[in-house]
Amino acid sequence: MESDDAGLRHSDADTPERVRRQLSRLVGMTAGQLRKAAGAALAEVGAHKDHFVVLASLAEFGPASQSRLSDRTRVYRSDLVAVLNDLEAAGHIQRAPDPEDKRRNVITVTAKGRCRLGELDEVLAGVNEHVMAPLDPAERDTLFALLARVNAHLADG
Amino acid sequence: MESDDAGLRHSDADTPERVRRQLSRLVGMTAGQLRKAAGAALAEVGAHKDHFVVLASLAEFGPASQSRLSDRTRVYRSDLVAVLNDLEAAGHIQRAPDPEDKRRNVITVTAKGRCRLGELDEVLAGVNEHVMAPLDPAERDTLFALLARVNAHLADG
DNA sequence: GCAGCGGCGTTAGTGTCCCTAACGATACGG
DNA sequence: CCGTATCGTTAGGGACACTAACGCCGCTGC
Repeated sequence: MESDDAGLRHSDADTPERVRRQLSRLVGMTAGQLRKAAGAALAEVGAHKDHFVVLASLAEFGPASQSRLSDRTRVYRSDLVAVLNDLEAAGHIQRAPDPEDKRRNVITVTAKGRCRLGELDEVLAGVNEHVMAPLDPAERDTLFALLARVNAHLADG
Repeated sequence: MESDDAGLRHSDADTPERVRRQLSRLVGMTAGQLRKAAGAALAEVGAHKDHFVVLASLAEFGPASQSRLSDRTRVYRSDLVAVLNDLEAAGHIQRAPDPEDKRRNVITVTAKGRCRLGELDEVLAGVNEHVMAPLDPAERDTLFALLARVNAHLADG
């Protein structure tokens, strides 16, 4: 076994070394696969990533206008409209005009919506479990922590 | 100090916990920022991610047909055409008909192309340095290793 | 009052990736 | 030869991130 650096020899034999060194490549590939996995799992129950994020934000932080929801979820106001249309049609949220400011809508989770959130949460928990299967709990934590640091560092660069 | 798990409390105060737990979210956000950073740096010298990947593959593994190049670089054959058009117009590669099979082209790096590759490599080294600035060498290695394991695991799932 | 600025929800459109479909040309196997 | 498969190429679809503009309303100041 001339395996130098054991676990560090990652992936593809016919990917050039210069390319393999690029963090953006590795993260990008992983992101793509994670997006696919989560997207497919959510699609199976007729949902979308943004549906989950919006429901979670409403459930954890309470009702909000669409604008504030957009800020909290990082779903663009333009895209949020369609998401809320879906959720409203399914009875998961309620869109009511704000009596204090007629420009705004007040978005509220319904009981059905909280139930839906629980469902989506379970689906995604399954995905996470599958995705992080090869990592033990400590490794999962370090992965999160390292990514978070890189992420935070880039967020204010 | 009620700081539980110290370094693990990552990022956004108004992101719901359920969402924060999703690896796909964290990886996705990071991927987006890395893509932006690398894309912008390459754009400043008039290049594209795929230009780099193609040049690197040719330089490391030698000439190839477009089809094999596509396999090696994971750039789709359809998209590869435009990339090779660019590189050929700039004199970085040579597109010659394969005498052994008139369907194929043989793609070869020129000297100018190797020089260009060096330039792009430096640009990206700078990006990597900037991006991974908050991590020490050991942490960078573990980040790569962990991502590679997740990635490899998803690749054959 | 009312005029102007700015935030609200909404519609439409842009650009970039990743990916598929089909086509003419060429190779290859029966 | 005839059918099938592969090559480079063109065109387009679909998801995602993002911008522009519009009509509506609130707010401030004159």
